[in-house]
Amino acid sequence: MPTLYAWLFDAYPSADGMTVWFLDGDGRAHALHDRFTPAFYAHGPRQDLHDLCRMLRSRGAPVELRRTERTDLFLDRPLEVLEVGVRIPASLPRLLRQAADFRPRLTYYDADIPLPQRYVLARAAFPLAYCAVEHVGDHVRQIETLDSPWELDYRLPPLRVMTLRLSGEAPTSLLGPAEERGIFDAFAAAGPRSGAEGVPGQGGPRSGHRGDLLVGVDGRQYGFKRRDSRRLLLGLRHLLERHDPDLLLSAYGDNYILPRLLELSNHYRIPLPLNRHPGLAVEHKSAHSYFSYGRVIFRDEQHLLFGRWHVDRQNAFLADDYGLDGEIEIARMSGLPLQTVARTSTGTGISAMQVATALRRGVLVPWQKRQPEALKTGLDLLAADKGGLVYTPIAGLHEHVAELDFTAMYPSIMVHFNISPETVGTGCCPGEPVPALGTAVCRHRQGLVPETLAPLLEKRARYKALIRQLPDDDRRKEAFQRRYSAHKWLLVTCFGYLGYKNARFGRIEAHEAVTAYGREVLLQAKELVEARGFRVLHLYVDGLWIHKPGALRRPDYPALVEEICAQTGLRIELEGVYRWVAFLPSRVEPRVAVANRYFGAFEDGTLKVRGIEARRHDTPPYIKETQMEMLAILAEGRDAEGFRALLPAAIALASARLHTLRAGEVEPRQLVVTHRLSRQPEEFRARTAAAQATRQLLAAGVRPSPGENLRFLYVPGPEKARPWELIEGSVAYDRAAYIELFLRAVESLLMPVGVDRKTLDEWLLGNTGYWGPPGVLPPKGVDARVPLLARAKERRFQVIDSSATSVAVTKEVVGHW
DNA sequence: TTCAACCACTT
DNA sequence: ACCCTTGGTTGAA
Repeated sequence: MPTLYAWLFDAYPSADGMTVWFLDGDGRAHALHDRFTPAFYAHGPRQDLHDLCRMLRSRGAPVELRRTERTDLFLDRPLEVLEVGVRIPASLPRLLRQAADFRPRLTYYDADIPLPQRYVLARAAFPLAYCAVEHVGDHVRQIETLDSPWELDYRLPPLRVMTLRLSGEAPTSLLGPAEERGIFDAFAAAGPRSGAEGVPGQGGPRSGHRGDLLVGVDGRQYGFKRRDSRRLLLGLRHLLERHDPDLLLSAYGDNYILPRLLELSNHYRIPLPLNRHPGLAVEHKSAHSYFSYGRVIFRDEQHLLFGRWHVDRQNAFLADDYGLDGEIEIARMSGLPLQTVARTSTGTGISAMQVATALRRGVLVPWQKRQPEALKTGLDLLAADKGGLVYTPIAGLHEHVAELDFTAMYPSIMVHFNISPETVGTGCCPGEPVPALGTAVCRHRQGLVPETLAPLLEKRARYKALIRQLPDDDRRKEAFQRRYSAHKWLLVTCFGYLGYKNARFGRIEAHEAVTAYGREVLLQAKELVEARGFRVLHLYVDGLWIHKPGALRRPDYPALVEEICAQTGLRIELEGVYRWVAFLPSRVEPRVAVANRYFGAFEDGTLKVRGIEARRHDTPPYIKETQMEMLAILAEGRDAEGFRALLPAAIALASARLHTLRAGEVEPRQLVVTHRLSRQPEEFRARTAAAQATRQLLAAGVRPSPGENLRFLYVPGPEKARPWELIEGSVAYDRAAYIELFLRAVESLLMPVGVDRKTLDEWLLGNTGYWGPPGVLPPKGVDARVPLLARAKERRFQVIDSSATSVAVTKEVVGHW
C-alpha cells in the first residue's frame, strides 16, 4: 500500500467524508478523501428521543442511530444518550437544526464543534502535523501522526506564497526581498497595519481605494491595471495555474481584493481558480460587530479557500504580534484550521483546546451553556465580584524600585488550585475553601480547564527557556519568539472565558475563585516582602513594586523570588529594577495616585509605559512621538536625580516640537486622531468630534460600522473634525485643540516632579523660555533656538537654570513661540 | 459654575 | 463570539 509522508495542510467536509490536503517535502500538494462520520448526541425523555429517531428515519437522513452512554462534565456520571452519526459530515449542522426544532426540549451535545477540528482530533492529527498516510488511490486508509503538538522545534513544509496587494498600499512588498528567508519573516516585515495604530495609510478599500493589483510570486512582481479587468483576470489566472501557490497572502484581500476579483470573474465569465479544489466556490463570511472587553469589535467580512489558504494581513488578529508563525503554532495546538486561527481571537483557540480535552476524555461537549449563575446575596456579590487586587500607588517619582510579577498568574492559579467550571462549588466532595469566598473546590479529580492549561503553561516555559539560551544570531529565534507570544496570548484569554456567559466551559463562580486566589496570593507576597524590610509602593493584580529604603547594596531579589514561590506555590519573577519609576496622580483628584498610569526606565534603559497618552490609540502620532522621545531622553537618567537633570533637555524637545505645532507646520497625517466607534452613526447624542466626523462620512455615502476605526483631524470652527478620508489637498488643523492635547501629554511626564499645568504653560506658552541647545533634537525646518539663545545673551536675559545640556532664561518672549 | 449623561479607553 | 472601570467632554440646569 502506498505511503505518503507529508504535512496535513487542509481538511474540509466533502461527500461522505473529508477532503484532506497534504504537502510533501518537495512542496507538492496531494488531495485525498477520507470517510468520516461525526456524531452529535441528544439527551432527555425517552419518548422525545424515540420521536427524534422516527423523524430522522422517515426523512431518510444520512444517519446512524444508536443508544449509548456518555459522561456529562457537570454531573460527573454517565448519561444515556442518543448518538446521531452523520454520514455526510457537511449536513451535520442542518440535521442538528432540524432535530432541535423538532424536539427543543432535548439537550444536545457535540453539536457545534467545527468539522475540520473534529476530523483531526478523530485521526489524532493536527494542522501541519507531519504524517505517514497510507492510501489506496485517493482514499485514505490510515494516518499515522509522526509529529507532536508539544514539539518546540518542528519542521514545516515549504510553502509557495503568492502575495496580493493594491498599489500604494504597503510600501514594501508583503514578501520581503530576501525571500529565501521564508515567508515567516516576510509576513512580519510587511509593515504596520494602517488604521489600527500610528500613521494612517493612504486609506484602505473602505475609503474608496483606487489601486492597481500587484501580485508577487516566486520572487517576481506583476502589476495589473485596474482599468483592464479582463487582462487582470486572465493574468492572475495564468499565475495561479502556473505557480499553484499554497498561500495567498494579501493586504485587504478579505474586504476588497477577493470580492472584487469574484465580481469581475462573474461579470466577464472568466473562471478564476482561487480555490485549489476544482468546482468549489470561495467561502464567504459576512462582516459583523460584537461585544468584547466592554466594547464593540468590528469583524470584517472573510473570504476563505479550499485546498489553499488565504490570509489577509489587514484582517488578522494580532498579526503584528505573533504573525504566521504564531498562527501556525495555535493551529497545531488547537486543531483549528489556519484560516480560522488567523482571523479570530486566541480565545477561540483556548476554547477549541478545551473541547479537545473533553472529546479525548469522552466527556460530552455542551451545545449551549445552560449553567445559570447561582443566586447570591448582595453582600456575597460585593465580596466576590472584586476582580484583581488593585492598590493605590504612592504617587511621584521613585528610584531603584523592583517590579515582581507572577508569571501567567491566572492560568497558573487555575492549574495549581484546580479551578474549573465543574470543580468549583459543586459539592461532590468537601473540597478546599476558596480564600475569602469559602466556596469549595474539588481536589480529588483534575478539572477540565486545568488539564487543558497545565501542558500549555509548561510549553510556554520551555519556549521561554529555549529563547533565552539561543544566541541572537540564530535564525530560528524570531520564530520561537512569535510562537512564545502566541502562547502568552492564549493564556491571557483563557481567564476571560471562565467568566464569559456564553463560553462552553465557563462558570462565573470559577471566575470569581480565580480572582479571589489572585488577591490572596498577592497579599501573601506583600506581607512577605514587608517582613523582609521592603516598602510596597504599588500592587496591581499580579505584580508588586517594591523598594528597600536605605539599602546600600542591591537586595537579593533571586532569594526573595524563591521565598515567594515557596510560600504561594506560584512562580513569580523579577520583571526588572527601575532606575526610576513614576506613578501618576489622578487628574480629577490630584492628591491621589491612580493604579494604571505609570512609566519608568529599567536598569538596561528600556522603558515601561502604561496608561499615559503614548499608550492610547486615540493619541495622534505627533503627540505620541513627542512623549516617547521625551521619555527616551529621561530614560538616560540613572536615578531620580538623573531624571531631574535631564528634564531641561526633555522640555527643550517638547518646546521645539510645540513650536512646529503652533506654527501650523505639522503634517496633518501626524495629527490624525483614531476613535473606535461604539454605536451606529445615528445613535450619537452628544456632538463630539467623532460624531461630527461620522456625520460627514454619512453625507459622503460611507457608513462606518460599530467597532470600526474612525480617523479624523480636528479642524477650526464649528465643523470641529473632518474625516481623514474626506481630506483632499492641504487643510489647516485646529491648533488650539492640538496644543491642548500636546500640553496634557507633556504634563503627564512632568507631574511626578511637581510641575503643574500652570508652570508648564508659562514655560512653553508664556514668557519664560526653557530650552536646550541645538543638537538635542533639532526641530524640523527652522531651528529658532540658535539665534534665540544668542539674542537672549545679547539682551541680557536672566538665566534661571542651566545644565550641561540646556539653559533656561526668563523675562519675555524671545522671538516667536 | 455644576453635574449628569455620554463616549472612548486602559489594565 | 472575553469581564469591569476611569477620565474627559458635552450640554443643560
